[in-house]
Amino acid sequence: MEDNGIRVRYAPSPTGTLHVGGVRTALFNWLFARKNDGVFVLRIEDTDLERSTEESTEQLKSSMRWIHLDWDEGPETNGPHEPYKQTERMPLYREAAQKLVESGAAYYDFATAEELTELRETARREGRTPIYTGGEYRDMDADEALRRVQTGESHTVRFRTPREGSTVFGDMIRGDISFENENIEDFVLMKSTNTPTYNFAAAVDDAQMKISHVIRGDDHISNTPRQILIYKALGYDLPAFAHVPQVLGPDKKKLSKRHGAASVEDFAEQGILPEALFNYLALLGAGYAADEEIFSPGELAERFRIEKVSGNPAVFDETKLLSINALYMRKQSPEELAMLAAPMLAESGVASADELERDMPRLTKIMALLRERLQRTTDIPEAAAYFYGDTLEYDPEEFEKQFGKDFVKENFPELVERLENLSEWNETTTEECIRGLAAEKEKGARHLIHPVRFAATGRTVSAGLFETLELLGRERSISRMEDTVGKMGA
RNA sequence: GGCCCUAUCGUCUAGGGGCCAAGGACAUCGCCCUCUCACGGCGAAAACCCGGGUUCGAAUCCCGGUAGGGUCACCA
Repeated sequence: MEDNGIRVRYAPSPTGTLHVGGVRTALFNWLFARKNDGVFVLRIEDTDLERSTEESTEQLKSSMRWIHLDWDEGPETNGPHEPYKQTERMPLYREAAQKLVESGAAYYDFATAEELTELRETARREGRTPIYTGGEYRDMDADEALRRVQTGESHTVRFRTPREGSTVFGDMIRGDISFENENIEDFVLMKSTNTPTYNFAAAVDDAQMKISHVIRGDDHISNTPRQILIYKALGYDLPAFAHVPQVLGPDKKKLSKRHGAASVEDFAEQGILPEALFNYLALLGAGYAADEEIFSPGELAERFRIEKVSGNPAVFDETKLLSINALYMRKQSPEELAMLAAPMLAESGVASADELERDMPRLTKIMALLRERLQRTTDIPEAAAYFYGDTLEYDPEEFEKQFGKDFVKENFPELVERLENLSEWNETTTEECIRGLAAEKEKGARHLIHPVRFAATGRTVSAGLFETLELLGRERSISRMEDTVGKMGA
């Protein structure tokens, strides 16, 4: 890959499944990288030893792959800035912290957790915003601080935030954002466990991995000035920033499991195709022209412009996702759908694995017929059920509705007989036969079509009747119709 | 509460001073096609948060209010 200096990253912490908000952020990074021939880095932020798990890391990676978000550098693919897991980069953070203490940009703080809580509560009681500025430690003699550290006294490393001035940065989708330094406390860089805090690790990694554009969720806006302060103190050039808005549920609250599906895995389970989720998420707030909506990842990348991303939070609309999913279902080839369907049909007991394997061409034709009517992959077993098995269950009430009419009672048995004697069984011959009889009796064909559908499929809705009959086959169709004739007599 | 972000149809959005009596998509409601469903076609209803400015002219620029969201940890 040619190096043009454009490098972005998605840096999740492996503390759960990949959330839609997260995928969308990853997606924007990916689109930006692809659009600009840049490098997309995946970095695992597992400094929270309590909550990070190996299992989550694996899940994260498989979810990313499922939705076609391939990373150029990161776990497994590796790259020039390995390792890509923060727990394996500890020496780097310690070294950076050391540097900052030596240069005076940071200092050792010996305040205990209890003291800090106390300070915060006092401030709150007095109506002040709790901003910790180091107390006695900020200006403690450096040699003495070092001595106390060497005796093993518990301490953190804090950033010596300037008390005046402001920290400003240009956000690619929001313009300039500025924070008064007096509102930023002396935040912790290294915890007493000698491990870095998020802000410190992220800034150090972004700088060292030469990330040129930091594209992330807007819940990180308030972290940005701190990271900028760290960048500057360490002597690095600043990256560009873009903060993308959150994804909200229908109630305008941050999307979560409460809203049903929230993780990539949930959507996969609910029959959403990865291409559809990808497409929908990319459209959500990305500011693409509104006249078209179905794009491949490549097309999406081609048209992606980070400045066009909307700054306001987007409500996740499951209905629209479904409609896009239905569009993608129709775009799948019957062969692809058949491959997808076979295991589902076997698992749901609609057909035996044996039978399916023996007759994939038939399954393919079935899928071609059903394709337009499917919204999710999970609709397949239910939709295809009547193409398999021999006898059907008929809803008594509906049965009465279909076969209770005199015309049907009088003519249906004859129709079955004629169908049975057809020299050839296909879409055309069955149609001619059924319409022919209706015409003879001077009745609309629908008076026969509906009962036949009900008899052959057990339902009142199906794909076109004649193509359905052809695919059902003569034997299965006739035997089901004869069943109903028998039931009519009873 | 402090700080920060955001504000066009129900939802996602187009719009970046006159081309907007605001366009598209999904959803909704009609009609057409038709063997049912789906697809498709046609049509309807539906929005610039409020108040001040700036300007000959504002959905578009500025300010204030309001509302929603984010964030205030030795979590990320």
